[in-house]
Amino acid sequence: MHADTRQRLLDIAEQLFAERGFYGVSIAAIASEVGLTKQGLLHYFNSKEKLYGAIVQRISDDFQDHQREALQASEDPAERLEKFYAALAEPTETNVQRTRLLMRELLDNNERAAKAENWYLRPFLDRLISMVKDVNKSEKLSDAEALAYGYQLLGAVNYFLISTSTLKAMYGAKFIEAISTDFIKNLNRLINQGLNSST
Amino acid sequence: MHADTRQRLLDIAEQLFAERGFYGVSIAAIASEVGLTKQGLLHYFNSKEKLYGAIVQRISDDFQDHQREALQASEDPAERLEKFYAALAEPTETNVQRTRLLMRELLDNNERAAKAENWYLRPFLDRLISMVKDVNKSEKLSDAEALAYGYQLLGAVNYFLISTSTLKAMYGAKFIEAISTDFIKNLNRLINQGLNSST
DNA sequence: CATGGGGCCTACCACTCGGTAGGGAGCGTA
DNA sequence: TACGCTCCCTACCGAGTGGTAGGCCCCATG
Repeated sequence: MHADTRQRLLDIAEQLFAERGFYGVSIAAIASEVGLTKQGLLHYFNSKEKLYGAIVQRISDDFQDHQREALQASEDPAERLEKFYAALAEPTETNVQRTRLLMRELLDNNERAAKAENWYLRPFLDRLISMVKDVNKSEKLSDAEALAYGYQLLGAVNYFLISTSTLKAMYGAKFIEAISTDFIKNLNRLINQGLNSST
Repeated sequence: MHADTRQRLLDIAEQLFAERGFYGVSIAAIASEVGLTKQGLLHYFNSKEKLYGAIVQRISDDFQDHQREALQASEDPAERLEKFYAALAEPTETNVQRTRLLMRELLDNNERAAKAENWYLRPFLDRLISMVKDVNKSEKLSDAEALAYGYQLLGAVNYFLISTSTLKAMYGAKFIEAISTDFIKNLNRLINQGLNSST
């Protein structure tokens, strides 16, 4: 029971992990933010790792739900891809937060990369490959080419998302807002013309 | 004196910080890797922060040196930009390592983003803006447009660099090598055609 | 009323953290 | 010989870490 306490724990822990990283947050800090003691937290998740794992799992699930929706959003594959990346690039607070967390995961997983549990990204990437290949069927892109292309856009979007706060501090909020719109515009151009004129 | 011990400390600490992050490494671990005790390390750098700061500073310096070299590498601005990004994307071990570390910096600096010390990226980005504007002078890109464009490529390259190890575990080494070449090819295409046909 | 389990607590554990205090070995200089 | 400086050590500290043990309160069920 008390599923809402569980939810609040997940929500707040997600936020803190995204901001400070796995080692940068103590479970006591998370618990106190929710209004519990450390042991209140451990009542719901037996260990720090378990809590963290549940968060990553939730994000990964939501991600794939969103991706499935994108597949049905439009008839035109190019438009589909465009909308998909546009949704990814949306500077929502939760979107930025989760991007940060997954980015940290990617960095930390360097050590435990060989373990199977980290492959939660696999179905996401596989789907991405097929989305890219759908756009340009006549050229019959290889999987590698498709992933290279899709990953480029993925990197551009994700890197920009985690940078905005720092960029704002450097260049001011207005300048960065201007960049944001230019960024999306540019992204769509890359999607459309990048795939139609590859040689 | 004993500048080489200092250097070795910096080298090894850079590696460990890149792999595990600031909070993920203890100064004792760093010291023991070099063959010192914790206090031996503290003899050279008075605190963990100082050590970390020295590392970021060194990377930032090298980065800008490399950027200055790139400016003189060629007469053609497009070729210059191409070479610049190609060098950034080179999957050298130290290159990947430093990209990881700077990426972590970017993530962690979310909290201390307002502080001035983090602006070490500023001159790098400013130079990048002018490099991009040089390529397409006829269109007179605004600073925001130029940065949006340059940052997109920067993100694509950096994100890909920190992903390769995980991708290898997922798809196998051969597949990723194929992607790597496709990636660079694609990148150059983006540089050339992306800037010449913007509307 | 009795029982039991969910929700959360205090108390405590062994351990690690970054950092301080202080000393000793080796060396160059006076 | 005496001094001081660099380099690095052992010993220790207070604070914080993730996690265990055990218990208290409330409420649903018998």
